[in-house]
Amino acid sequence: MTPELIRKKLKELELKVTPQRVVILKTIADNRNHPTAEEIYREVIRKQPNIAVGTVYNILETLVSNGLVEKISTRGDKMRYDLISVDHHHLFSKDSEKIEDYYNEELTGLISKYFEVNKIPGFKVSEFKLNIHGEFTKKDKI
Amino acid sequence: MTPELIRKKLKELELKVTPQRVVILKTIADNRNHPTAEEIYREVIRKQPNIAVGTVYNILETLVSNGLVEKISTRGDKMRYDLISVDHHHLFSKDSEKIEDYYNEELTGLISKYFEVNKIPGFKVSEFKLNIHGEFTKKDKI
DNA sequence: TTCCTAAATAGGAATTATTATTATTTGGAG
DNA sequence: CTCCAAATAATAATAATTCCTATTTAGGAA
Repeated sequence: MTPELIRKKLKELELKVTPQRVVILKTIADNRNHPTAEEIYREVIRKQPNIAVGTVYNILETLVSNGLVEKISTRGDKMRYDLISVDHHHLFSKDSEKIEDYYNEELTGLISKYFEVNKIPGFKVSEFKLNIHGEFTKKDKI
Repeated sequence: MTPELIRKKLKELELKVTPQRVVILKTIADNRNHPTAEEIYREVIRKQPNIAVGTVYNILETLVSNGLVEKISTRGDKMRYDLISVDHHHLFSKDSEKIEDYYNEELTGLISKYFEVNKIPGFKVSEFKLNIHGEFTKKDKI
């Protein structure tokens, strides 16, 4: 994601465009490994050497509450952050070490349609995420 | 869940039957509100006045790793614990204040069947959980 | 039953992630 | 350019969880 696009996105949401926000959003966009706040911080200080840890948390919250980033959490781990893109789900490896995005419009559509036809009594669904647990059977691509 | 059943379950797993384990498992089984570790601790000290907080965490980990209890977490909240029963999913209220169990064999079957037919390349699914976000439209039952 | 030992627990300190506080800086409207 | 509300830096404080060590105990063996 280019800095220009990031600035545009921030402006659309009437958020002040600060270097800290740009660099954090860029870091999350470029890093597709669902980094923790601390990983983001470590990455970011290389570009903005005196950014404060609290600022990282602050900005992450701002991005989450403005719908640019989502917070995901696995069993017993710290929070992780992911750029919000097309509707997707997550694959969790057994040891919870690795989380991968899983895009599948067909499956998402299937479940959506299910909820359109079958309402949940006393509950209005706004979105859903499928957490798929299992194991990766292939090596990472290089 | 009766204490006898709990003792039986622990023995089956070759876990020593201690009063602390029994009372914690019973607390989780009886409390269907997905309590946090702290809520469990507060409940438990009434029956075992000098149980240590660390012990609660210890035992929870033991129960989780032996498949009796599952850890669930929502965006930005502390961990919560739930008795493992029939396959079920979770309804999350918008403000993340409330989590409710959602049993739906039909939907679970639908998704299962989907994965039987459509494998995920490089990934072996062992289980899945659907996290459904939205809002509760009715009052709690009294 | 009593004895024994590995495992479990109590108690409290330590660590880690996150939030809060306050003084300073700054983006961007006018 | 000036100004000020909003954002950030720096650091203290808090909250959740883990770690450490001495003591206790469950459950098998004698």
